[in-house]
Amino acid sequence: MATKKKTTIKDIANVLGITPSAVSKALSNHPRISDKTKTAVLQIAQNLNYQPNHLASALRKGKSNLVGVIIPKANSHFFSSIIEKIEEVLNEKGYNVIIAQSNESYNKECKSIDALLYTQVDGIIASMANETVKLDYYEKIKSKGIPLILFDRGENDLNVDYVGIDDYLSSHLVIEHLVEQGCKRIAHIAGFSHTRIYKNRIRGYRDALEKFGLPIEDSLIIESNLGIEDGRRIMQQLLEQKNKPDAVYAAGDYAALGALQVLQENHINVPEDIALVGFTNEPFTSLVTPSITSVEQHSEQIGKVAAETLLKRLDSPNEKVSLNKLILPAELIIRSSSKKLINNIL
Amino acid sequence: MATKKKTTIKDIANVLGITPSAVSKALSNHPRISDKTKTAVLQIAQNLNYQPNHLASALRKGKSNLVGVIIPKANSHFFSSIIEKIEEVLNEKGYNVIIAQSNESYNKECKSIDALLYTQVDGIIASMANETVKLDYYEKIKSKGIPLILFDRGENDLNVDYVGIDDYLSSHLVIEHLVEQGCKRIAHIAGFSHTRIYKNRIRGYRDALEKFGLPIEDSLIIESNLGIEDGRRIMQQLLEQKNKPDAVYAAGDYAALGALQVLQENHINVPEDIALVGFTNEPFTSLVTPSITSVEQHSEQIGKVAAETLLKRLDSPNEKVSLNKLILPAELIIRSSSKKLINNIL
DNA sequence: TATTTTTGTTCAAACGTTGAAACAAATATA
DNA sequence: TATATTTGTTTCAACGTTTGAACAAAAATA
Repeated sequence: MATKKKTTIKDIANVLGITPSAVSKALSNHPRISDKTKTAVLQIAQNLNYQPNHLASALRKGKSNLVGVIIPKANSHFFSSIIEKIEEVLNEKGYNVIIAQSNESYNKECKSIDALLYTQVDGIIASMANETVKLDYYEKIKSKGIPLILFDRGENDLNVDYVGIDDYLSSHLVIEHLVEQGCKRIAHIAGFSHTRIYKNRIRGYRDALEKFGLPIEDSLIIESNLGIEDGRRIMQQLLEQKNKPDAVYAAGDYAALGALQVLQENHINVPEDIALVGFTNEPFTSLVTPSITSVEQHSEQIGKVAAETLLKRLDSPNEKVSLNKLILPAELIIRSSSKKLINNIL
Repeated sequence: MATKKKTTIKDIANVLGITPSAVSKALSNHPRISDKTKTAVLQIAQNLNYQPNHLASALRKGKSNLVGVIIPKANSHFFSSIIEKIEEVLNEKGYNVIIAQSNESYNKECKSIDALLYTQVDGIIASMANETVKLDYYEKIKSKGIPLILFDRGENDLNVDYVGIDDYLSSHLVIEHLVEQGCKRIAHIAGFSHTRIYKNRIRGYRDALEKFGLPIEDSLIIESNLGIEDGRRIMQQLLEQKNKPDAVYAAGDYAALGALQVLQENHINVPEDIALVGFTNEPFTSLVTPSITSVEQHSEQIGKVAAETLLKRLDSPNEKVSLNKLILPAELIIRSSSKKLINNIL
């Protein structure tokens, strides 16, 4: 009972009086091995409760069949469903997934990368921490020749495959919808513009306003980290302006929620007085009252494409496939917080 | 640029004109190696950008320094913060963490266990899927002599270490609080009683009612999977009863949220007409209006203790330490949904 | 100075699996 | 019947690291 010796390929070989090599080949269904031997090996393997030693085969084959996934925070529907999908696609192909959380910290992200490299992962799929500006550790991955796929939060300069949504177009969808509702003064609670995705949302917001002939006022665009507190603070700020907005487009759902709280505390009707739109379609947006209109990023789709792109790279490591920048369409989910009655009557 | 050969211990040895074995010993700070050699090795290792091959050392040492963590769903604050803490504690000791999601499915759980065993993890920390009744795969882990720690959702019969909160006592805290608010007819939206933790919450609820001399009515205890839809359905059911409850204690926050929605739709004042308490203290409980009273399970604490318990098992694998059933205290976080004004006036 | 101990290193085998090459036996082709 | 091909297996080295044993040289003890 004390020290259970694990059964190895050698044990099976001994039982059958054949060579370990023959057993190995039988297990991997090598064409040159007779069916008789194969079934015998399988039988004994089962009897002895044989489990292949991944470490040994990985070492020998120079391939671990492990893929690392780095995310800022598992604690969000967006990321957890992406992971779920990545796992699904990769497991299918015999890969196992190691998940590492950066907790939005550059330091933790570097540590995670080192840990994954140490574990000899065959590839890495990552979404960068908000904090990350230096790309040295990502360069390190590249320099080791390990395939790297970025999603959602990715830097252009890195020159690696990227999967994300069309943030620019998403802003257009939002503004178009708000304009249809009759809104004329649309504020934007923005993310920090040093991050590409937030920069694109801002750009989309500005261009869409211009397209619809609405004025662009800098006082209506305020950057933040998009947390709930930021949403509250900025909404208060907006309400203090002499010329209040009649709609607020937040680049994140938590910021939108904070804004909603402030609006309700001030007895401002949503959407009648001020319409509200968020971004990411976190589950709570449909749970609060009024439910919040938001942008669905089709996370499963992002996860699927990211995983498939990685598989492609793993299958043909030397092939000089041109870089993939995969930009998926997002979808506006219209809910109570922006659906004015006027619209229902029409 | 094409195929970067990784530097091995052998390369370092060649440069210095010594043996790979000496290099290995130098790197692991073996006492018999001279300081001169050690610094030289470290220097060259750095120059050549040497990264130890985890696979090889794991194979040789029979230890992977990998720990598997199985959770039902990363998409919840409770589990994601537990993981964060587990990672923190284990990384400290040189372990890396592989996370697997069961998505509450028994099948996926089995697959995850196989994947982890295949990867040769040194230990496993797990919280079981709701669906899981058969324990064969967990027995498999035990039979391989791999340390197993369960947390939150664990079965008693398995005879392994367990970390969780005192569900029985938690129900007492809830009922005590509601009684203090003057509630006399307290309903319980329960989890399925085949799961130990929900059974204990039900038991605690009954015993507490008895303790305070309140009647126990079976029509007020309804089991469910605690999703938001279940919360809605059951709340509706409760409202249809001739003798309505004046408080509802849900064994999960999502069920509580569903209940809250129905109460608001029926213009029933919370907490004045019916007080409401949830369980798990998901972040949204403080975000909705009114904010929902809930039970905080101190997830970081659970994660910390689970990780530390595993470390103990890993350090002394043969030691026949008695089983640890660690039951941590929970805390009632009182919010608007149950704080009647009467209390504030006093 | 002779002997023991310590110090620093090398040797060789091992961890479990794999795959190219070698080989013998069986079968097919000439 | 002689030769070529196919089939099923074994041999052997390798993947990169670790470790106990062996060994020589240096230092300490007698």
